[in-house]
Amino acid sequence: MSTVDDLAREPALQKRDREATRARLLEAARLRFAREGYDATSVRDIAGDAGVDATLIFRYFGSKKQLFDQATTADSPADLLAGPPEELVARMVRTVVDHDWTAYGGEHPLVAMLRSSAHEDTRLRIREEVCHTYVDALRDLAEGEDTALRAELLSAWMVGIGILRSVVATPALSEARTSDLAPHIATVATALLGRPMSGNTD
Amino acid sequence: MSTVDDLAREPALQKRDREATRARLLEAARLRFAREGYDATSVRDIAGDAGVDATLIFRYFGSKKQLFDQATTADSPADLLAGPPEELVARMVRTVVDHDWTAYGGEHPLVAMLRSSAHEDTRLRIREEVCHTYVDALRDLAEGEDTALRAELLSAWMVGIGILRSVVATPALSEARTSDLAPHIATVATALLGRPMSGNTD
Amino acid sequence: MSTVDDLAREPALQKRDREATRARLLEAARLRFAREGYDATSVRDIAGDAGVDATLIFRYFGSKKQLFDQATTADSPADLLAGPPEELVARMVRTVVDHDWTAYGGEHPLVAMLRSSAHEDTRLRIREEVCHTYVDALRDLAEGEDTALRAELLSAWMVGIGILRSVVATPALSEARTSDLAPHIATVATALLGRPMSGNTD
Amino acid sequence: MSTVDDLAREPALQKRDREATRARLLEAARLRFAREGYDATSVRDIAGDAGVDATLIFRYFGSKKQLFDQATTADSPADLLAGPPEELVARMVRTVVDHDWTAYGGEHPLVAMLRSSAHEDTRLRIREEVCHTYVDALRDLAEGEDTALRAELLSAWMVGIGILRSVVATPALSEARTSDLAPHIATVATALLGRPMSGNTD
DNA sequence: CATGAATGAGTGTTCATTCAT
DNA sequence: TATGAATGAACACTCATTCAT
Repeated sequence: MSTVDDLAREPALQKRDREATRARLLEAARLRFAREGYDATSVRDIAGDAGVDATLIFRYFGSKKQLFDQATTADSPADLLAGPPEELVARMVRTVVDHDWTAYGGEHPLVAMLRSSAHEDTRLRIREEVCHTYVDALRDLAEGEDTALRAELLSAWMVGIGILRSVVATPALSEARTSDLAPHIATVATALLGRPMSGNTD
Repeated sequence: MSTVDDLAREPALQKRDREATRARLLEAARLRFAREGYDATSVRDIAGDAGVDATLIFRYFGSKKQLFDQATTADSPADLLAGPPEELVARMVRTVVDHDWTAYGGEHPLVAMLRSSAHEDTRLRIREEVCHTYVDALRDLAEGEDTALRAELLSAWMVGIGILRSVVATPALSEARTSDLAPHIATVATALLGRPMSGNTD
Repeated sequence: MSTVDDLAREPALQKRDREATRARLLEAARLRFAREGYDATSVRDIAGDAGVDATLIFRYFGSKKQLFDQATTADSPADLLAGPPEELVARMVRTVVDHDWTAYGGEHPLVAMLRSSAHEDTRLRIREEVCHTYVDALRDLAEGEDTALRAELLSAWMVGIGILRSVVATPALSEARTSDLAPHIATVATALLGRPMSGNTD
Repeated sequence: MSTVDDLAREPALQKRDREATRARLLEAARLRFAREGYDATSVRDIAGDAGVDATLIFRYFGSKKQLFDQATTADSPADLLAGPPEELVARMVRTVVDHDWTAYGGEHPLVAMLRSSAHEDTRLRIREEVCHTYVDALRDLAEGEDTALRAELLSAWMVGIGILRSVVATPALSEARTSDLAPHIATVATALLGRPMSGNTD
């Protein structure tokens, strides 16, 4: 039943379709992997959500694992370093509590990836992300001795906040916004970094 | 993975001993579930590690899920409330960084359970454990307003420390012991709870 | 914890216990096999009903199959031949509709066994029972030609009545008693056997 | 059992043909379920007979149970009501004894289903089929009182004939054809329905 | 190129049965 | 002897993935 139309379809349009399908698969994968974790998500689930055939996943991404890797590579976690240094921690917290992560099921991607941390290389990617994006930046800011440890302790706090907000869903933190946390951010960040830090972001 | 040790352990002596078999299954399950999460662990893996037939899991525990529940119910949450109140946070941190959790793959059970948090009722159990053991105890200690939020923020810190230590394995925190953290514990706990807290445990 | 009592227990009493256990197993097996069929019944079900350990089944009967054979060997289907010949069909029908077969789940054993007729030798045992107890007796009574066919047609009727009563559970037949059927028994039996038959049994 | 014939059937031609595969699975299922009953038949048996992979059963039918339901839903109950009313019973008997039921292992589907009557909903389907196809039609024909009971008694006869022919395999009935039974059909049907019935079908 | 039929390894779970104590 | 721990084959069913068309 292939008609002339099919043959005449310009390559540009095909390419656009292909990209659109790829994008929808990525989007569906992001959501599923975030919400249910790697193991509990099947390629058929993802394909179903995207409304396409499951084999396209292998065609476009090679394997479930490769799709996972691409889907969970954050779309760029914003320019945390842009802005006044004394507001860096506040910006990081904002990333966790105020940012719109609906594409990841409402959780910070790092938190969502913890759900798949049974696999060694997911663990590795989390590690790199945490070290690079959080610890390193904070260590550069810290003053005095033990800067590495204190930078990690502050990073731990923010990761913990993300966990309690979404996975554990404790009552007060789930509802809190950056502005509610501002004074405590200022206190803890100042105490751990050894220099005056602000809890607000502008 | 790492089944050799388990298999080699007194193979002849423990035959036809219900309690011993049960215990070995629990032990193997604890380790596997902690390391790889619920979904990535098969009952055959566990039985193999324990050196027994997989059907005994159903005989003794009913189902994989029930085995999981029993294996991840911490054997003893320790008596965190025993001891001076100003050392409570230090005792909690000690639970995370100094306690011997080799039975759970070297991680605090709560952290290990996060790996299985794709399942709603695991999430529920984590929530109850965190709220009951950490948040509630800390809120009773906090002074001033907003005690709930500050108790949760401090709980978040400790959960985050556990995660960075084992899952993310950041260099400084992985090696740290409670004594290394003492001054920072004191500072942050005092700041968040609004009353003087100690970083040491005796 | 074995005491002197155990050692002193007289063999006669042990034997009685053994026989009692055997009897309870047989009883439980009869009911289960009749209600659910051979395949859908597990030896653990039977042992559970009898309140004993499942391994006793193998000890006492050798295998599930042998237990089935013993359990479904009718305890003597009564003396159908005793009584006036013209009431034979009525007595047979009475066996199907009025007899108390609660031990077989309320169904005539033959009907119950049909549920296990997937197995060739069950089919064989049904065949022998039907031919011996029903067809042969009726053929001896029939007059004229074609006695075998007519005896079988009459047997088929009674088997069918049993099926519709219990398996199919059609409304009128399930509630009927021999007395309700008497006139029709007389008519059909007389027609098929070529000699006057009665629908009543005394 | 008897898989050789099936496997040898045009192996090369029907590859990658959804409908053909579906049909072969249905055919194999029909035969297995009829011969051995639901419980004694495994999906691997059926797939093996059909010469395809067992997972296709789930792909095409959803579950073993759904395959069973589809396989045992008679392809066409025939137009029993078409034709002279006085030949209705003869047509019914013809359905049982003369129709080619080789697809169901040589037995009337209803009889074959009795083998799976341990399951409540199979029993339900048998009931509906018997009541709808046989009892209701016969009751409409019966004259006088007690029409329900007499219609059921006649239905019982035909079900019984089917059972004795195939399950019990009594010598005379197994070989009989409708024409052999004609006079007896006429006698019994006339007697039970209270109106003249014929034993022939055209 | 893309659809979807096909696959085989793997899942949790139940089974009848055996064997050690 | 009898209890119950142990077993291994089988079950229905799902998975990621391949390959023919």
